[in-house]
Amino acid sequence: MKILVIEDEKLLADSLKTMLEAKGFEVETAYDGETGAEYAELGIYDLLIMDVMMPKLNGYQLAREVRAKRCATPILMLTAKSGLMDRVEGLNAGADYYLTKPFDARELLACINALLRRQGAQVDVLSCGNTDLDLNSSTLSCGEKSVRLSAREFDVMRLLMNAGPQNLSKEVILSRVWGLESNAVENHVEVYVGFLRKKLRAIGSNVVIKAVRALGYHLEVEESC
Amino acid sequence: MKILVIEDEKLLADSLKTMLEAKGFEVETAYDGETGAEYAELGIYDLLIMDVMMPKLNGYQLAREVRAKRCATPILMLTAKSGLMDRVEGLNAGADYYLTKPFDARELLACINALLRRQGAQVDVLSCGNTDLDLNSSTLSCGEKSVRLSAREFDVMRLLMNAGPQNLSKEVILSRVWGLESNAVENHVEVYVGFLRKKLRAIGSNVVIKAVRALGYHLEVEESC
DNA sequence: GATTTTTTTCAGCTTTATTTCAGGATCGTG
DNA sequence: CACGATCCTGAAATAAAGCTGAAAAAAATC
Repeated sequence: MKILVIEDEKLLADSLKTMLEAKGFEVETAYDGETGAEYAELGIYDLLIMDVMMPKLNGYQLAREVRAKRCATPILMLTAKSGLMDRVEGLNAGADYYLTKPFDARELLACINALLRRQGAQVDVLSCGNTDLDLNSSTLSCGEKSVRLSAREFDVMRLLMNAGPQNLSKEVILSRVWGLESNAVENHVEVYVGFLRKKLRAIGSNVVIKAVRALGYHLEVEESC
Repeated sequence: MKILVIEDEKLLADSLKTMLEAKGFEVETAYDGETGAEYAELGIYDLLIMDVMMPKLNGYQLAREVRAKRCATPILMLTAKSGLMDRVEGLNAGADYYLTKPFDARELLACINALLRRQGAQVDVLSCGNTDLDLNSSTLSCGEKSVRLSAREFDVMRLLMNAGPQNLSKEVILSRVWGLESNAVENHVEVYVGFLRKKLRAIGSNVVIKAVRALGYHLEVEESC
């Protein structure tokens, strides 16, 4: 679970980071709106937490900017502005939740969970066709048969299952599974798709990983003919 | 857009219904938690709006019940309880947003829109005549029939669709699809127009790519005579 | 510290997309 | 109508994208 915190008060940003990391999230920070927009638009985060009042680009502008770029990452707005119209403006700008400072850590976590749950992140089984992916045990199963996935295999499979029929480019898969910094190359994705295909076949799944040239991969349920 | 309002104060429930219907939503109401659960679990709603304090089954229980039944409809909790732990409990029970009474109609609408926005996996399509170009899957479709476009084909088709009846010179197409630096020649455009024409014909489209000597290409919808 | 599993690397192969090219068709003008 | 310019098209050549098996390297496990 990757979270991007966009907040100009370094102290708050860093304490948020620490707190969230303690809860098992992967957290990156941006200290102004412009940098935040740049990162956010990569589309590799599961959640954006942003302040409203920031230099260069404020939270409302930032949210609009991000949405205009067709990036659908959930946005949690975090701010001292508590007026009614501020909340309305935040939500209309594209935010998914509006939390006013000072807030309690438990409340923030509850919000985060609510937003991520909606992503399909909090469930413990993902399904597609006749096949289930158990998120706790990293096991792919189909009827009686099942097979364990390695960490990387699991990450890739989960992404694909969450995306459903929508294409995921190798680039996106790379950044979300191997991270931005890594020097992994596209062939890694190809190799892992190969691993997954083999395992899907092995358990008799009717799910196939379709490659769409130049666009990426997506899952498809094969009709038995 | 169907919304289910679960609220025991009839007056409030009905005024909500009226207000939402005025905004174009389809609204049904349930006046207690049990009935609400029964309706909600049908899974036919796009949004549940529920009060916390209700007879028979309160909002928290109701939310848990609904989620336990693997019903993922977004939940907006609406309540007079404004304590921190109430909000946390609501969110943890499965709610997606927690709004405290009294609330403003504009804020409620902003919340509703934020929640519904998240629902719709918006597919972007460009249309012309009886034919659609799906921007996500690079697919050209006409009724039942559809065909995938390669990357270049897609770029050219999108340009043409965006331009509509306006002519695009080969020069412009070249520079926008192949880039200024490239050493592509005008015949490339001609070849790709050829590819696209073949595919348009193959799916029975009534869209034709018209060449205007010396000026370029544009789309036209053919009337069946 | 040896064994097993996972991850990375790589080269060759298949498939699909793109480019090139030559010759035919069409258009508009003188 | 005849001519040059423009446009169209099928086939061949080239390039790019994707797949795979095998081996090396790294991590995890015992």
